[in-house]
Order: sequence, then C-alpha cells, then structure tokens
Amino acid sequence: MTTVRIADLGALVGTAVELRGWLTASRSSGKIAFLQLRDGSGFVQAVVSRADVGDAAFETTRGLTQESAVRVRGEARADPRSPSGVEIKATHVEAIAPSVGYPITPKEHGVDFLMERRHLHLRHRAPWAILRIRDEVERAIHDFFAARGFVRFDAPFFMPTAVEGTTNLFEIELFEEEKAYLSQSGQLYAEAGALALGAVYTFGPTFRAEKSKTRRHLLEFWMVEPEVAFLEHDGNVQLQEDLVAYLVGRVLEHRAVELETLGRDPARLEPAAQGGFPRISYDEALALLAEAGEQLEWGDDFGAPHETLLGERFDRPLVIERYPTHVKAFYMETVPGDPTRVLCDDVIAPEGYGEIIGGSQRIHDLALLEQRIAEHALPREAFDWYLDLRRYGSVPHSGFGLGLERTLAWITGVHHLREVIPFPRMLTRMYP
RNA sequence: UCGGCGGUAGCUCAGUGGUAGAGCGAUCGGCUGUUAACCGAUUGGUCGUAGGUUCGAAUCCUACCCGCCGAGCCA
Repeated sequence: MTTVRIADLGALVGTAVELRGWLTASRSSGKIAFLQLRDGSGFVQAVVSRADVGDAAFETTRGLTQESAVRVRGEARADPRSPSGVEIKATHVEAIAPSVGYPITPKEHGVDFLMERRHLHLRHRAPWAILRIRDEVERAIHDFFAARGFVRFDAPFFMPTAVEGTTNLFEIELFEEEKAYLSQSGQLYAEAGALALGAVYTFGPTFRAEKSKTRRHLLEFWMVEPEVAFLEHDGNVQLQEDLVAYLVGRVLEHRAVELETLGRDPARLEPAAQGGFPRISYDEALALLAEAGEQLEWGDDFGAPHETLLGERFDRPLVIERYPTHVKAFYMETVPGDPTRVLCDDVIAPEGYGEIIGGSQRIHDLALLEQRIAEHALPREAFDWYLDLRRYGSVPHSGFGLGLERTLAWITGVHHLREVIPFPRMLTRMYP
C-alpha cells in the first residue's frame, strides 16, 4: 500500500491506498461515519463502517476532532454521490496528532475573525482555491516571458530615493543616520536591465505607504514590471493585452476546479482570454464619462468611481491611453507633436476591480528628461545613473507594471485584495 | 487625513430606559449514505473602555479605543 495524494485518487480507483492529512469535518451515526479529509492537494471523503473496522476503532474514529492529523487506509472507489467522483472506503483510521478547540468552526465567520487567524484560515477551501490560482498565475507570468525571450531581472528593494515622489514611501533606518526607502517600483532599474539585456521583467513585492483603507489597496503587494528596449507605445499596449489574455487563459485551462470552488463563473473571464481589449484615449474616456453624467475637466485625473464606471461598460479589460502630461509620472514620453499628452496607458479590469496595469513609453531624450526631473523638483544627483542610460546609446523603450493582487482579485471574483495574498499587510493588519 | 456605519455568548446577529436573547458552534446521547445532515440534551455574557444622566442604562449624553466601507493616492 502506497501513500498517495488526494489529487491523484482519480487514477487509483479500485486500488488500496493510504492518505495522510487532516480532518475538516465529520458526521456519524451508530454504525457509519463520514470523514471529510484534506491533504493540501485536495479534498475527499472517507467512509468508515463499524462492521469494517471494529468497535474500538470505530469509536476512536467518532472521537476525532476538526483538524486532527490522521492516517487513513482503504480502497479508492468511484461514487456518484461524491462531488469529486471519488471516495475512500476506509479499513483503517489512525490519529497522528490531536487538535483541540480548533477556532474556525463550521460556521459563518466575519472577515476580521478569519484574518486574525489567517495562519489557520489558509487551510480552508476558499483560500486553498485562491492560492492555487495565484500560483498558476505566477507560473504563467514566468512562462509567458520566458517564451518571448525575456530575462528575469531582480530589482533591489532598498532604494536611495523615490521613483515618483517621496510621499508614499516607507522610510527605513539602516545604520546610524543612514536612511533608505522600501521600493515602490523596480521600473528605473528595469530600464537599466532592458538596455543591458534587451527585454527584462522584474517580479517581486512592492511597498506603498498610502493610508488607503479600501478593498483595492495593500501596503505590500506584488508587481510584475516588464521593460523592453526599442519597444514603442503601440507594441507596449499589445504586450499588455497578450500577457493579461494569457494569464486568464491559463487559469481557465488549469484551475477550473478552483474557480468552481469559489463560485466564479468562467464565462465572465472568457472574453478577456480572447484578447481584443477595447482601446480608447483619455479624451474619449472623458466623453464616455460625460455621457454617463460625470463631467470632468480636461486634465482631471480619474477617480476610482470613474474607473469603475468605464470598466463596467466592457466585458474585458479596457485600455485608456494618452493621458495629460501633468497627471502622469516624470519619465513618460510625450505624444509626438503634442507635449500636453504622454504615450502611456492604464488597463482597467471589468466589474469594478480598477486599474491592474499602468505603463508607458519612457523618455529617451537626455535634455527632456533633465527638464522633467527639474520640473518635478526631484533630487538630480539621485537620478544621475538613470540619466546615464540616456547618455550612452539611448533608444526608445517601454514597459509597464501589472498589479498581481488586483489581477487575481478580478480573476477569482473575490471582494477584497486581502483574500488573494497569504498574509496581507494593511494599515490595520500586520498580524499574523 | 476626511466622511458614513459598527463593537452584545466561541461565531453571526436581534434587543432603543425595567429579569441578557436567538441561530449556529462545541460537548454528550440517538440514528447504516451524510454533503451547511437530522433528532434530543448540556454549555454558554466585564453588552469595546472610562466617566456622566437616571430609582433603574446594552439602550440616553461626553470623551477615547478598535474595526468595517468609501474618498484622496495608487497596482
């Protein structure tokens, strides 16, 4: 008899198997007991009959509590009454480790109660499904870029200065009187990488000291930031569409069970997997908002409600491009012949999940970049290395940042970003 | 930082001046196919904290603490 994973049981019907895992719930009568088991790879029910295991073992089985670690031997059987089509007809049940007073009982719980016990909550079905989808998306990101010849490029987390102003940076005291900041973007370093390696992407945590208390914000979140030499704006937008469509497609293909577990309708995601994202300019977005009764002045940036309003008009992510220069970051290239607009775009997820991508073509002209750094009152010395990139063989290049958690929240259909990361870090949540 | 809402049993909540409640959970018993099982019993409280009004406060008043949702900012 071999120890097997629940995920592999489908191929083992008719054979004797041993499982090791934990009890999530049990029901019993005088002569039969149903044990709900999980082992990390999946969930399955074991049926224990008093006649099969004997009185003593049956009473032991009935006394098992939630989250006890157990070893179960028995026959894997096909059964139409099982949600997965398979169950275990147990011949042997043995406690490995007890569990007394497990706090997350089979009962409705509030979000805060579960987050306070996140280390245990991770064992349950919804987090299990979400974190497997997260794993699939992370793997798909690497596969996507590897297939296109990108090099993964690890940017530093300690930063000497801000990329886009200092207001939202976490300040770290290194040693005596030496300050550093936690990275809020690897982009500037990725630009150096692109000019060295052609096409690169960073993937890692990023930190924003924003006092945002909404379901779309975390203090610490993960971002993927590709950066490509010789890539211009239109190609950049196409790359974004290809990436998002690929990620959604991979989840639909490989994580259908998990979407089902979460009650997420795959039909809502299928349009995005096909690509063909609608693409409108900032000016056109203003007109759409005006139609919807939201009058904005040219030059106003969109608020979250505006993004939601725009995103809900389409069945797949929406690309908005060419924003006014002054609402965007200092490094963005201007539209040829129109210095009032920049070659940038945001991708807005459907269903109110907000902005999942921000990208742009970067300024490659030394004089213009110097002028922008001055206009934004940024410390010139700190950017000297960045200006070097424009002194030695400067070429057009573009890139973007995709927020992993926002993308996952949209794909999984969960309400809050904190659901899609194992241990969320928020204004009001540092524990566990 | 600002605005709205909230804090009562292990959990989810009801209770708007007069004995502190329900459902679920947990525990025990019953039941040979349960899927949020079912039936019976048992177990349950510093009503966020401090002060005030009142014969009497979970309830009214004041201050504070904490949380949720949203805004701004952003992925």
